[in-house]
Amino acid sequence: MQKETIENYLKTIYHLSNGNAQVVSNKALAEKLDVIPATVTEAVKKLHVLKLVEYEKSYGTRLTTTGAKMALDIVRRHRIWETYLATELGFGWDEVHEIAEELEHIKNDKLIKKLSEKLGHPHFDPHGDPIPDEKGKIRKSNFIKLSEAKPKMTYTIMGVTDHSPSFLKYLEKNKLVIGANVFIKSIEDFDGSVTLTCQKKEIAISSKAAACLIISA
Amino acid sequence: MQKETIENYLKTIYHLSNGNAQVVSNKALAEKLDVIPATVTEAVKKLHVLKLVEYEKSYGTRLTTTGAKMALDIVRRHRIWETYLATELGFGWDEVHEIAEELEHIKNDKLIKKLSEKLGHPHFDPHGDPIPDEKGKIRKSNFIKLSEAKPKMTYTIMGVTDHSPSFLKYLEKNKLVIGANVFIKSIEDFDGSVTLTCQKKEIAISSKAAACLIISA
DNA sequence: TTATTAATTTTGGTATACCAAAAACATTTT
DNA sequence: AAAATGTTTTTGGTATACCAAAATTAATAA
Repeated sequence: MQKETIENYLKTIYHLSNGNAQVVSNKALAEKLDVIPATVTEAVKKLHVLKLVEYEKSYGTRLTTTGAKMALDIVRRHRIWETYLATELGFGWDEVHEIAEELEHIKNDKLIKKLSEKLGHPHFDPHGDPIPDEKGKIRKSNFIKLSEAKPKMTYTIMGVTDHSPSFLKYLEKNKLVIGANVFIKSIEDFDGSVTLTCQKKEIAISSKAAACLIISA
Repeated sequence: MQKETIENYLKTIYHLSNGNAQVVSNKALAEKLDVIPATVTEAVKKLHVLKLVEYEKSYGTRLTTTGAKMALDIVRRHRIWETYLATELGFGWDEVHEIAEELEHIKNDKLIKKLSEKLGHPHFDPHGDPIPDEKGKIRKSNFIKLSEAKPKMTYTIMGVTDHSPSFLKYLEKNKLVIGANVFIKSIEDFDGSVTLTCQKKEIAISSKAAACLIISA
């Protein structure tokens, strides 16, 4: 099996399993990887032989310790690169993902070490996602979704759960960037839409968008 | 044909053809790419269909205008990354090639533009090799080999033609780095070895090593 | 519980990039 | 010019990652 193929499967299994809490179905994997389920069946069988996943017929797939370690390393590389592209090279947070998707496959510990060093060993990437450390440890946070916020409170934007360029551009346009402070004016019972002030401007946010914004008290 | 495969063939043809001055034999290509000649025959046929090389049976291969443009772009990406790794991240010039070999395959004009900008649009990489500009133009120099130097003259080291880590480490140990000034004391008629002073220390250099060092008056 | 639907796996097949060995073609040497 | 050597191409074959369609197995609804 090719290095890139393995890495894409492990990474996707990791993401779909919620940090390895659940097993992942072939169908879900197939959708994310843009292949048909039959292809996934073949692949996970091979990953099983490589001892990177636990796999039982018609049950589901989950990462082994080794597999999880590899997945975390890929996630680390991806997020370090995203941070680097945004911080050092001035890319917008809607642009970094696509480039990092390619950069993440370059396995060179010294390279990532130097990048991380230069960035001051960050724990979160430009989207607010946590960056695993060299040992795969993830700094966990007490973040909540904007849709779960309490009215009349002030929060700081910490990240997003939707990484589509259209959403990120929408946020940027409204200055809803990482680190921005928002005051929750009200939350509609009717449709869950949130009205808040950010940089002295009042903005109404749909419940769908609010569910994709991560904030911290 | 896969992107990476195409790029590796074009790059190698470019290097072996001396900037497209000569046609390249299958045997030479096979050796550099570490495949057998039969594989090269198949590949160049496909590259021919893609209009990236001119190819006639049992004659040799040369890049088309399109192919050369692509090759130059790959060389540019490679050398920009090498410079970046050495200058911004502090890698040794013996380490950068291997990493750049992977980074070069990421095609993103904006990325390379930003890197080049940050570096002040350099014309030469850490090995002294010229970096093609966005249009593929190469700044040519009046450099000569150390083995062609005149005695009693002072030169500046501009680059190397051998990129093996062992040679580069040898140079670094003797402070024979890019930009260093050397005074040629003598050149032996007998074996072509060069005696020079660099940073007040006298060093004797074999003819073989001298042929791999590029200098400028 | 049986029927229906959904997910998974099996089977047969494709394209790519490679190789080994044989055949064809070029180039040297004698 | 013929023989020997070297290079290139052809031929037949492998492994990978994929797909389409059929067959199996699991989950859900009637």
